[in-house]
Amino acid sequence: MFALERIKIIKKFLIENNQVEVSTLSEALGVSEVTIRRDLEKLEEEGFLTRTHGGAVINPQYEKKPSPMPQIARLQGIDAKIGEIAKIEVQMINDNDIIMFTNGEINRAASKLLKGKRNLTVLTNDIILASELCSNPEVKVLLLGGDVDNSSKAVFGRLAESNLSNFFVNKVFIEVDGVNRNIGFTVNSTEKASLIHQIISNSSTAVFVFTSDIINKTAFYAVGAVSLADKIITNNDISDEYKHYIFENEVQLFTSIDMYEGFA
Amino acid sequence: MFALERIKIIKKFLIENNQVEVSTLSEALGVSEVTIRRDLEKLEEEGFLTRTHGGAVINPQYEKKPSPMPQIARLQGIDAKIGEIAKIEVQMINDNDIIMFTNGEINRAASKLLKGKRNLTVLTNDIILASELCSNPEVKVLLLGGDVDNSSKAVFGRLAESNLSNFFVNKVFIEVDGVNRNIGFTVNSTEKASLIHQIISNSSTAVFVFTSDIINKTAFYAVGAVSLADKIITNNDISDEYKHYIFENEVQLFTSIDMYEGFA
DNA sequence: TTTTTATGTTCGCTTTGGAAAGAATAAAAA
DNA sequence: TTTTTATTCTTTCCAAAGCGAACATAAAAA
Repeated sequence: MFALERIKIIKKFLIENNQVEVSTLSEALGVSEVTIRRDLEKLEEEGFLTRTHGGAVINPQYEKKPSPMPQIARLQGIDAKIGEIAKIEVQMINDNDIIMFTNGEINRAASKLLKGKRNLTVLTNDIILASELCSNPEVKVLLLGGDVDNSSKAVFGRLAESNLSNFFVNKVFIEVDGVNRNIGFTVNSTEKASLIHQIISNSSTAVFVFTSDIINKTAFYAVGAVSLADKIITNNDISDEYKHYIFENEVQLFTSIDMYEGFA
Repeated sequence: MFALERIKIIKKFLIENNQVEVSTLSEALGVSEVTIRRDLEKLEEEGFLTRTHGGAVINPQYEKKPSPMPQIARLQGIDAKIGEIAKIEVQMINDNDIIMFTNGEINRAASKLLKGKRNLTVLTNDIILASELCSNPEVKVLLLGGDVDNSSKAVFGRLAESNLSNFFVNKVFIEVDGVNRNIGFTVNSTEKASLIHQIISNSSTAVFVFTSDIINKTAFYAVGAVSLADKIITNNDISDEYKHYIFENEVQLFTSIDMYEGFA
């Protein structure tokens, strides 16, 4: 393997993941750590990354931006991903189910695709979802009470959690804001993290959903390891590395309609 | 996780939230508090933040400017009568009050006129009201949980009533659908009637509100006699007959801003 | 051949982050 | 107010991980 090729790979990896460990690269590329350090040194001089103890972090100007300017295209892209995931959710839902949706865009999308299902009971902490879904006569909508959060238009807090303890659902669809291999799932508020814990203990199947955009992103509050999930739904462009990670944790992964890749 | 990555996240969080606690960071990032303090120390040297006991505050020059709320008055569309009543409601609300709004158009209008009030706590069963009001930073919004009703976009039922029993409010503004001299107040669902009873027993002052349109109308479910109310707000065109009826029941009547006609 | 370039190995040195204990500070009680 | 209590902060010490420098090796270039 030539040095130049190595450097290319390192760059590509950094653009995807924002950070790497020296040890990882050394193993992956089959060269010694010293060599990797020398590569990183070059890339640092070049201004591509900043070295840290144990590895390196990409410099902001090279980071893959979550959203450049072509905003319409981007929105469509996201909508597509969300729609894809939402459809899989709906496939998992049967007539007469008692399910829960946590707050989030994907779940809102899924709740709009429930026409055709019969006699559902849906529990949620998402105000928007509840107010839209209740027009569906085949769905009985239960909204948790609690403190209303402005940014997410959802309820959280002590009351929400105590409300929740009155119910037990077949399936819960939990939407998270970050996944990575160190911490597992993360969300952007402590109240949400807390609510999710309560939810998991009140449902027989926990389905975690997220778009591939948030892979390797770390939101601020830890929810817990990936093994908390019984199933995971995300869109197709998920790296093999992450697939393995999910399989290792014995979680079923669904990435496309009519097909799932899982350990069993 | 690298130190640099941690610092990035801390910065990002501070830009969003202006302040953090050491304990929060420690938990969220999965490192010890000592480590967090050392990170904060670096950031303080750098001039990014100022440390405090228990955490840190971002320095003003890095603060994210609060996005100018483009909330132009939407009052124009609101029915004149409703606006008139809503304004009187707002006059009754003081800083630091803990109040409740039942679901209804008048209360939604009133909740939009709360700018300028400070430190309110608002309890409601109205989903629309809750989701709009929560953007007001001076108001802590608590939404009751329960069964979501499609036509009113509000929650009712067993859960709502049991939630309610956890709270006691200074004033409640109850919007009813009918008033007449035989039955008193009426509403258009049994769940609403039931909820109102529960509410009255959990508040010190019950203010009933309605437009003059519904005088002499009878909705389907009885709430109870006019004497349930401590105060009534309605618009001006109310007959002398009804005024007397209200006075006889020892209820204060408010029909126009800055003036009320009542027995005491 | 010698020289150059790329990579590996070894060995102290440095950085990192955790534990513990005492000091400082805020909050609560008297 | 003063005193007490509970947090939080600082300091010191330590172990583990990671690092750079120097030297070693090997293949390619001159």
